[in-house]
Amino acid sequence: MPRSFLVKKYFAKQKPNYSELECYNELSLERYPLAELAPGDNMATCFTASLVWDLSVLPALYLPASSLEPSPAVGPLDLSSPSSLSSSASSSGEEDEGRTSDPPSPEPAHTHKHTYGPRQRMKCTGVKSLAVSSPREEEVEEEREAAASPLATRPAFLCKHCPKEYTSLGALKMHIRSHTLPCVCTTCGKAFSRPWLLRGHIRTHTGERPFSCPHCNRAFADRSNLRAHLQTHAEVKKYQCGVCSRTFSRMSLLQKHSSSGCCSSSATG
DNA sequence: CTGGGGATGGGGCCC
DNA sequence: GGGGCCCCATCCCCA
Repeated sequence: MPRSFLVKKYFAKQKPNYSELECYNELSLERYPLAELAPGDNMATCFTASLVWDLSVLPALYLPASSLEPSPAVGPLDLSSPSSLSSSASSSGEEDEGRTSDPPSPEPAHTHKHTYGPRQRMKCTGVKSLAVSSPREEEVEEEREAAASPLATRPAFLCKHCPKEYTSLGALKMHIRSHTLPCVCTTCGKAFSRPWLLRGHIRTHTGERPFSCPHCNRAFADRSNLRAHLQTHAEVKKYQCGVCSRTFSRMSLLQKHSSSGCCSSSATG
């Protein structure tokens, strides 16, 4: 992921030690090809006219929060982020058509294109606050609300494009951007929800790789990818199989490992 | 098949 | 309240 604007000119001559990456906060946006950033018609516009969200609907959307139930952790291991071990995250892994190379679709996003569709790790389907169509679903909804009682006292701001809901308007607005995709790459037309995503994407065009591995000098355009890469240098990787104790640099590798062999007898998940 | 790189998305925190 | 940035997570593709 591209938080890459942390690009520093000096990266070319000075390898950023990953441990020092935090120091790269001094942005130098001018570093980016302005032509690609399209000062006038892209970034600029996207930040102003992007929110097609109709705030007037908010009052009507004020509903008891029916929380998005957290994915059941299936992690046999002691990972730093156990809550997301859900191997079921791939439940929506097929609908990937909207993921990339989507033409910028000049039309406003409120056309409900849902270009971001593919990776809904966020269990949108679990919330049916807006469309409860059957008695059974009503029951489910009630159960869900009951289960979410701790949150029921908070307001819920619902996205009109999807069933997601938020407890703050700011969070909702941020989410809305994932529908409106206001930031468009002038080079390829790909649209993004946030400017820094766009900047990171632009790196794929410019070839900039400001994040270098201190161990092998390999460079990456994205800090997260560097972080993942650093795992490959670690003797003991971050993700460990609870059955065979084998470690992996990525959770996805561990999941593959678990689902295709080693742990099949005990960790069928 | 496994490991790893590339690219991207979202929520949350901080300023 | 909004934007910037970080961290985490995930999918795709290739060696």
